[in-house]
Amino acid sequence: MTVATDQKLEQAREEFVAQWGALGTQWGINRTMAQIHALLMTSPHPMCTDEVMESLAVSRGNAHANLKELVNWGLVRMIVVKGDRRDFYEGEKDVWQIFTIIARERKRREIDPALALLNKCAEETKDLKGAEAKVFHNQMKQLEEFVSFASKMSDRVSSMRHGLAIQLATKILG
Amino acid sequence: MTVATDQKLEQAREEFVAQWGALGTQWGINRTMAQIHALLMTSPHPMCTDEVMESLAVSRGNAHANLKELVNWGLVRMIVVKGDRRDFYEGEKDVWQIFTIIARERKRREIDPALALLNKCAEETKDLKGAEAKVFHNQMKQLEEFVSFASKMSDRVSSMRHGLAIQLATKILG
DNA sequence: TCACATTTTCATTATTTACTGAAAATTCGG
DNA sequence: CCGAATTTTCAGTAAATAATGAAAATGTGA
Repeated sequence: MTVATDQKLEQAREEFVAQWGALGTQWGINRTMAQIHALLMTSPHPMCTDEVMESLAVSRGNAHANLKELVNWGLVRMIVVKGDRRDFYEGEKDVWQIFTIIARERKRREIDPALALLNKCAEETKDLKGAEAKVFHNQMKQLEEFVSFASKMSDRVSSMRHGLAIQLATKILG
Repeated sequence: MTVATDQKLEQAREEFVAQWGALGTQWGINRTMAQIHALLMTSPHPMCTDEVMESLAVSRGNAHANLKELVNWGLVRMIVVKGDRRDFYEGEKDVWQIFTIIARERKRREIDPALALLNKCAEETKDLKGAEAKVFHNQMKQLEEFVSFASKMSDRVSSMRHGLAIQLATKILG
């Protein structure tokens, strides 16, 4: 029975890892990074580089680069096991933490640069006189206002505690 | 003066189009599609394929494919000008519309498949007995719950009228 | 300081994704 | 129907991105 359970669990976990990797692609993060994330998020123990490599059948360089990136994001922590020279890695398991980390990163990469561009374009055209220029400037302002709004929302929600966010969401959905 | 204004406007618009294209890359949509979107979103008139091709210096096939995709998304409408056999294209200009369209598409591509996966993995492990299986199943449930939440929120916000959304947002930010 | 274990880098290769341009299909006035 | 204008497709190519694997660098205990 334990053997059967172990097998089914391993199977489910493998599917999760594989598919989460495929999803990562849609999210603009590469397959290996998403797979490692899935692996560590569902690992009962911290893993070393070789375990990750074997588990996913990827090269050392690939495993290394993506572990590093995940640590950068804050989705994975490096763990030192005393008496062992290898680095171990442990995935963040708290769902709200995972969400806020990803939200922050996406904001940084997707919202902030857009806002900068819209600011610039609105600024450059604010004194122009023609009718077309007015229309263009107005469009930039509208976009800017909206994106700035989104930016603030994102910050606000990301900095909430889990419980508060749930409360808020309940209000919206209710 | 009008000439100077026209030049500055054209310059600002060109920058916007180019940079919006670069941003599109981060958003997971290809450069050309994002550029056409920017172009049409700021065009005072509907444009035909050849105008788009010339404006962005891309091939007919490329312009065609991406215009089609934008029409699919609903970010661009096809316009028939009588007495002219060419198809013209007009970009959606309303910022809230643009947002809801993009939000819906992202939900479809990013949230829905994740939810399906999490459902499946939670289901497959719900009767397993071992301690590790319990932990895994619990993790899937937490993720599922969260993503399902996000999904409902997305639906709810996307289906709001602009005014209502602003009201809500004001409450959150205030 | 040396030998060994481990991490890190990076030039090369593979894979994926986007684009081109020309040919085929379609549409429409005459 | 015919022929010109336009749209659509798609095989081939180019560009961008990701992964490999081996070599170099780093760290460590003896």
